Amino acid sequence: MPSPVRCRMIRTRLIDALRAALAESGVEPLPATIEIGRPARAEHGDWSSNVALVCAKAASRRPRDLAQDLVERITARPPAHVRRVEVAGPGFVNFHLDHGWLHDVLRQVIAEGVAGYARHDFGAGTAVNVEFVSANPTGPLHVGGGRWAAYGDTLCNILARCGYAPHREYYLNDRGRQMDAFAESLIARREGVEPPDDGYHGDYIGEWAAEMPGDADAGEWGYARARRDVAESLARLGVRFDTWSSERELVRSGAVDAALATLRDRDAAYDADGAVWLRSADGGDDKDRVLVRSDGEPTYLLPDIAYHADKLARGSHLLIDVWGADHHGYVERLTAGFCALGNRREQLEIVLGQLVTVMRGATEAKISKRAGNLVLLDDLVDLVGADAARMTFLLQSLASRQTIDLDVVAAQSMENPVFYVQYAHARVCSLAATAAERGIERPPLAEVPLGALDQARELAVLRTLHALGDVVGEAARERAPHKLTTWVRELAGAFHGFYHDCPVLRSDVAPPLRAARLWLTEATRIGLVIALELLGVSAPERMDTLTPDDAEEAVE
RNA sequence: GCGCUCGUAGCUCAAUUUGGACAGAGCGUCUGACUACGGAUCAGAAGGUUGGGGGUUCGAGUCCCUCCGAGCGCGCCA
Repeated sequence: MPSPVRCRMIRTRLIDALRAALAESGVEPLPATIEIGRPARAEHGDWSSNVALVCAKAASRRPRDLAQDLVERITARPPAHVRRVEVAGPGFVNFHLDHGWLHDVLRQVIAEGVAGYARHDFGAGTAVNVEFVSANPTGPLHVGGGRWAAYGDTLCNILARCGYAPHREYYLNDRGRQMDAFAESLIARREGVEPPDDGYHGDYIGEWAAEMPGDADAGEWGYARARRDVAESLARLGVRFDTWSSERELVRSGAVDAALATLRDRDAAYDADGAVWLRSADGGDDKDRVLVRSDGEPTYLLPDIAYHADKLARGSHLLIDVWGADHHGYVERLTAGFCALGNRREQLEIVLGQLVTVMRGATEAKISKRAGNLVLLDDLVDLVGADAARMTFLLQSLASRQTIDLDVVAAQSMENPVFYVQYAHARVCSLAATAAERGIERPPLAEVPLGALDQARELAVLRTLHALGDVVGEAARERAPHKLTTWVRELAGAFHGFYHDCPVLRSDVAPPLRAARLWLTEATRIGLVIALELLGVSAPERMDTLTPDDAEEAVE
């Protein structure tokens, strides 16, 4: 049985009141959705709606007049917690509430807990395959790969919390010229000569060649070595894949031939100039693209089309590919091939992320494994740790270019926002530990007078906690995990402010207020843990005190 | 040249997809705050014609056009 707190959220109540008022005042048709938001400025109330602005034209009313009408009707029968409703600005309807609605939020957070709060079911069990990283298995993972790893893994966490069934997948391009060049480079280094110009020139090639047994098949040995290396680097960042798919295996199993046959059957492929072409121009691409080269070898495109069909065949209903922006020219041709197989365009979503620029001081480090001068994901994790590394990647929207200057990251590692958030969690735990030491117990929530929570700092924490459900939903729908990062920093900030101004366990705090604040602290813990778990960042119970010496060392 | 993406405070970014009220944080700078719970904290100040211009709208950082600047892409490579 749903709790009364849960089933009637404030937003729903206010929207219902607005809808009723609109109907009474004769607005027709009623808008499909009524928007209500939390204004940035306190004098605009706790909640605000622009319905009067939106409906004015259709209703042939002046926005402020319509708003005034709504206000009067709502004032006649105000929903719970509503103290005052007023017209403001060009025709906003602003609701001023008592603090009770925020105390309801606290009760809801506690009732639903880490497992249940800010959870959605709009994913409706949809199996979604998220493919990310998928770097060629020809070397270790560079720093840029970490961005896709942190993004993809966190997106999956968020999707899962919204009722999707995500599947984490890594695609191995384990055949073709890149693999050949990789093998040739290993052999060259083993024999003490320079790899070919179009081969791989990173330092790791020499190191790996030295490890390689003399009788090993360089291609196979190197492939296994690279896979292991990449998997270990990802594991250090807390990322594990459900499936590592192999291009080679797709060829071997006949899936690639089958895809080609289907494309031919559907007249989406044709022969010309000795090659086989995809009618990608029909699917929105600039021109048709080669599927099978005139030497009989498939290009990258054909196995990739087969691969996407395979992902669907394995049970996924939605495919999300996370690609670097340098591949954007490839989007149309893959989409064309995907649709040419008879799939719906909506089933394939390609998220493009701007590339990471890696700097070492003033000089840019190249990201190409072929060029050498490589900065590895491991290097970053060594430098700042997994939590800070992950947080760094999740700080920004994928659409922004990200510059990681290793010198700056190292020098400022103690200022990484991750510590600000983790410290908030450690403080929560510290309060609980101190309370336990002193034998102070939290009375059952139902017996605690939450009305005692009326300080701006306390209410700010509750307002932030209220937003988590919306943030998780938005992060999932917009494929934007960084929104959660932004939110958790806000919650940590609100809590630090509360902690600073509102003593909890101090002897001069009356027991009822102390109890209310302890519950507020517990609700904060729940919010922090939910967000940190989704972000894949640890929530330590205590953090070692930093001394100036530690800070010095960290810079070294 | 064509296409895609981006341009917000000194720096790094959020808000842009779904138009909403006076554009928010952090870092850096300056000034302050604990002998009670952890100062990895808190408060205040300074800092913006949201790259320029035009348009749509009651309302534009957000939508449209144009110009400027940056990155990337335009292979029978992956």
